[in-house]
Amino acid sequence: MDNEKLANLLFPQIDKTPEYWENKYPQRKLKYGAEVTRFAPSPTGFVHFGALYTALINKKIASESSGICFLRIEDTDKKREVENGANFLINGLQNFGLEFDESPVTGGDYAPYVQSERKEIYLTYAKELVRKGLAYPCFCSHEELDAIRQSQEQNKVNTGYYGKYAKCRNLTYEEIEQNIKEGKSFVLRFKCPYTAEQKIKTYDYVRGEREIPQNENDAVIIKSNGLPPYNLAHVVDDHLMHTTFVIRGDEWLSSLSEHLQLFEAFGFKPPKYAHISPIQKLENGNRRKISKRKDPEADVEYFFKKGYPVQSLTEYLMTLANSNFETWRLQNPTANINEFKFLISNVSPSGSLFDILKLNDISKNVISKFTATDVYNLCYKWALKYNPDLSALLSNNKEYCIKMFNIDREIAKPRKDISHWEEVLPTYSYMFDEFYDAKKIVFPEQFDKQDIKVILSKYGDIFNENDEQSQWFERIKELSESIGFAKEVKMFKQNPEQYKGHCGDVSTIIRVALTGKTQTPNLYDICLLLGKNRIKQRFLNVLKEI
RNA sequence: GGCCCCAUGGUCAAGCGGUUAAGACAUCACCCUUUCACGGUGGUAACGCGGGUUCGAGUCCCGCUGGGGUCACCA
Repeated sequence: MDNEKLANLLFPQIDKTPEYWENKYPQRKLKYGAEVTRFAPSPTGFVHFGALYTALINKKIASESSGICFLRIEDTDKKREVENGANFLINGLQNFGLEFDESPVTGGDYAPYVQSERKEIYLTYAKELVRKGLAYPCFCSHEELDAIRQSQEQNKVNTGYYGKYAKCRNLTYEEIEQNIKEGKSFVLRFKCPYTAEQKIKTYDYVRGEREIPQNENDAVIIKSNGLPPYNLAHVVDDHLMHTTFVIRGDEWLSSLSEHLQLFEAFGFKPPKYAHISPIQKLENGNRRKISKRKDPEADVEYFFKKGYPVQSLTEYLMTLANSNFETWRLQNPTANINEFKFLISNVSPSGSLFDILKLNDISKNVISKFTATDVYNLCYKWALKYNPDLSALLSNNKEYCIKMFNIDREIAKPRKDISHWEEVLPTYSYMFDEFYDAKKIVFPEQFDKQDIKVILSKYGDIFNENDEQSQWFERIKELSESIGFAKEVKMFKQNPEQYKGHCGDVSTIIRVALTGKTQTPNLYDICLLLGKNRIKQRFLNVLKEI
């Protein structure tokens, strides 16, 4: 068989040679040890939480080594593509604060960064493989392929296109020419030189040294639509874009040898590989990969909608990726996350379960370290998109809200009660008259109505906006004493029968009347923010309802 | 089903042949306290099973079990 002749028969339109592309995309000029990594999602219309996880690791590895991390859109499957999917994806990543050194938006020396725009490149290399006698056209229909598979299943042999089942492998030039003249479409297959009995040694950066069986299938490398499937696209792109380190999900583990064979066939140096396990979820006691169809949290939009700050998500993902991150964070509570030294070898080979409780805890810590102004700005930005009620409150009462967010904040042990912005309105609603309704105030049953009336009618006058907190509380104590409540909790505990209650109970009554809640941040600060007039007004309204 | 990957408390996980088997989240109790939260102290809770190797195994080897992945002209 004249391979040159066959190559021209199959790909007459391709006049470039691999050398052309090699020259166009020369070696990167990076310092020794710099890693080139990439995030290569397909544009399915949303950003997957698990994808974000791998993206984060890729970015971290690149930046840690002063390397490059680029974004490549893998859209060779035209059937699965969603309209505007790429833009959606890029926006989503941007919302997450993930910026890439090179991408379809920013461009770069190795453009295009969208696979469907690299068709000519793939075909050049495909043609080259034909020239080398390492690829051949296959004219089998889906029906024929199905039939082969079925017979293989019946005979309990490995399924696939290999050995004697590879019907088109030994077609003569004349047969091929005849098929093409008849207008039959074909796919290009790799002529696999191995059998599964043969093994290959590889090193995986999260799993260590391994020996895996060779792929034995004549894999499709150019589909009938003229685009390559993942395998050839991966090999050609990561070669030409000079990727040094491929970090991807472990679902690729089983096709690794196929990829390695392709690198070998082209004479390319393969990149280093790390296969990471997916984030999982519990279902009926079993773990499974988090999936778009079943799990709302598979789409990062879920977290944005709830109002988790990007930083919280990043920190959570980082604790999953590198277990020593959490220890580092404990020791360096205020350090920038970029200062953390990430080690790919510390990524666990077993998949971890997604835990929203842990996310919440991390997020509470993150938010507690924000300034009140940061909280205001971030929360407002979120509310603008997801919660009109809150955004109106925030924009109409900016100074007031910042003071409100500052309650119990700039102290040694700041309050940690907000894990995501969705919680802001429910926790602070009473600070706004629009959301405060005297009719809905319910006092705990243990309190006597008469006592409540007395306290509410007196307290409005006792409250003094110029008091320090200690003075403020002293007045509450005095009031307690004057109406038969214990001035000190201890006094009450010693002789409970002598008192109606204690100063804490009086505080509680004030708190409930003012906020509708038995649990709030520091009541003194709340009173101060509300101001004397509003306190009096609220008490007046509550008194009417008792 | 074939092939591959994984396996320490409820969860994330340290551990690299000798440890009282860390730590974090969750949970419980107590302390602090005008409520709640924060914080503090302490508690409950783990090496899937069975064989080896070894003076000694969570750690190494082999089975088994369980879970996951993959077997496409999808990535």
